[in-house]
Amino acid sequence: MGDCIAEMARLPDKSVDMIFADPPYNLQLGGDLIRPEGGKVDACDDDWDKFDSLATYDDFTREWLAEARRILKDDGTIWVIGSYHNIYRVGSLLQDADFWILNDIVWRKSNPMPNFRGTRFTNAHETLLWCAKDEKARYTFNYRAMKALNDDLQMRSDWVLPICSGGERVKDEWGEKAHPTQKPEALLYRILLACTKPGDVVLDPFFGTGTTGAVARRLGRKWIGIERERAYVKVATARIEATLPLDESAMTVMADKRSAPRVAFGLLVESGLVPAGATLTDSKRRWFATVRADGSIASDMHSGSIHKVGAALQGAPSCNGWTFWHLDDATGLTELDVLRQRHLAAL
Amino acid sequence: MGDCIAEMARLPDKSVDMIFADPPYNLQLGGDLIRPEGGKVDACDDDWDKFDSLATYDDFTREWLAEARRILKDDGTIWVIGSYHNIYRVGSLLQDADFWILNDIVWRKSNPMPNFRGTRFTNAHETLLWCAKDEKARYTFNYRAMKALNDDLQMRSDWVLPICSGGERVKDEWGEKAHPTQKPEALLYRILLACTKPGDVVLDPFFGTGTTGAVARRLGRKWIGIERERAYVKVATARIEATLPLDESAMTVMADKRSAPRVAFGLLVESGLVPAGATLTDSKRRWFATVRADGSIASDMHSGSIHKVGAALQGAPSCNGWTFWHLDDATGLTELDVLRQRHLAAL
DNA sequence: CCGCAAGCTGAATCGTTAA
DNA sequence: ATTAACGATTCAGCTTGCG
Repeated sequence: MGDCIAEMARLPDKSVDMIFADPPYNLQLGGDLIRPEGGKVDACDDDWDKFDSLATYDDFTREWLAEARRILKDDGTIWVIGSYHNIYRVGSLLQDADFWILNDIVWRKSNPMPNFRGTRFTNAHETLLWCAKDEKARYTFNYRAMKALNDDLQMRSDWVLPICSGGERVKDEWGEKAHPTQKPEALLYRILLACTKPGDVVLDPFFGTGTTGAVARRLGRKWIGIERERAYVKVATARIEATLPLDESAMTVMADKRSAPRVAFGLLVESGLVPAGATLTDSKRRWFATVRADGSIASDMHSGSIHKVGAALQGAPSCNGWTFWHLDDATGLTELDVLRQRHLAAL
Repeated sequence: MGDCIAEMARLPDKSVDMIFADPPYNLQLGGDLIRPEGGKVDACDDDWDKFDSLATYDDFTREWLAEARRILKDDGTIWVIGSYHNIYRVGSLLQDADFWILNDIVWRKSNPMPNFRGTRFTNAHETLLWCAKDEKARYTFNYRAMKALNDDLQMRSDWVLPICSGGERVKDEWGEKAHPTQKPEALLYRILLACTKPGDVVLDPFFGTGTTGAVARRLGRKWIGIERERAYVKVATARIEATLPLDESAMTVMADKRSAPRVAFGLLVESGLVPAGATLTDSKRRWFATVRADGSIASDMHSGSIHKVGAALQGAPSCNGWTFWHLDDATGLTELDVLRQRHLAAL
């Protein structure tokens, strides 16, 4: 327990094999954000995430990165996670400190919080940077393990994982979430499995509820956690003590949740498979509609998605636009569902 | 044709609505990369991608960003695409230049080049930054069009798109790919559809084979392209001339409700669409109110505008009375918003 | 005990106009 | 420059409660 820079300063040079760091993001949130149904978003407004300026944040980052670099073995690697608020500062400062970026990894959240006001794209991912100490370092990368984890295909730089919720979310003594930004164990599982060997020492300078420690213990890695807040240290300690070493059944929980890719009709328009301006009709040419640039369609009376317009024209409560509508061009009628299959095959 | 900084310097202040920039990535490649079957990877080793040091790259980036900022309208936005080699420099310098990041977007490539050596994760994405000139800017974001393009779900920050290949890839006179890093039209299509209006001026300071110009022309946007290499200018010019604009009906996208003309509820009462004395209720018939002659409504406890009374009854901070209240008559429940649409259509 | 509906929640830089 | 009023806006997954 203590300040991460002061505590790292007490560790010897080149003594840890891997560092995983989840530093403050410096979110710079404004006033309250209200949900459409009236509820308030429980924002991360803790003091530990507040910095006076970008310069202050940069100074803090430079300092802890310098200690991290000193402690890290020459062939060790460092992982840092962040969002667009801070990751560009962190990435630049990592490069300035002569770290060598091996990959940037995108954590694509399967269930992110929506953008309630319709003002931006849903902020649906976070970014992780994986770096060696220099270009020539002989770092650990368990290529085969990653390939096995990904159905015998190379593991890519984008990882789809759900956010940490439900039973995995650590609760405090009042039953509330113990920490505003707890990371999912599946994320740490993949990182530790990819970049460490059993018995390696993993350091997490922003330990929080101890996800890194719990997964390290489960995978037979040694760990060091540094955390400033007494409340977090307390829940982390209890959590890790309750963690059992991995058994085979638990491994399946960690695997990717895979499902058939959903195709939006708009993607066919973007890719040119169904050009904007094209005419759609049903199999008996009773109704017609025109495709618009954004993938919505318009008949003389209605506009909206292929499903909504199909339903409205027929006076039906619902309609599967994929099988109802056909592209009407020089080659004749082609069911949209056939074009969708073609699009999926091309991917 | 010319150097991007020199040419931008000739453009007036605050004169373009949007900037899309695909600057050199400063890839810092080592020796040749050989594929498992023996072929050599055709790497991007052009002179224009080489910089002496990170500091040189930063200086170059600072310079063109300063010109870009000067040229951009106050409510305009800038997009920059990059990979892990350069995007952390660019993101940091954007923030240093007081740009305000709205989103970082991940272009997840459906068909990336594998990692032939098995030494890292497959580098399967690139990153785009979307920024306004400052926090308060009132930028263009066609929320409804993006939602339509994504099957009526909010468009997320991770976009799955194939790389540019096949017939879309521009060839030179010898049949070789004309440019090593041509971007797919689908990427520009989504960006221009999301963040510009028809007739807007889009600037691309690193024009290459003119993808931005081709898509801008197709979507009825004006464009300015700056490119240093004569060979690229030549293929870009031919390509754009061969691109046909969409006609206006195809270019139409789902309208944003915010841009629709305001209708006072009282107008519906005046016109008889909602008769004074009528009963309003919510979709679940939990609350009721009576319409008064002046367009105010009254429940047993509260009276005022449709918004105020809706908020008060629910104990919510605010309420959209148009979607909350329904006219309750012989035909059943009709949402006020539907009656508003009917009123607008009748005008 | 099951099935279904309703409710809650997550690292969020989350509005515009006119008086 | 400040304030009030208008009115636009959500996805996936888990939990709780009721029949």
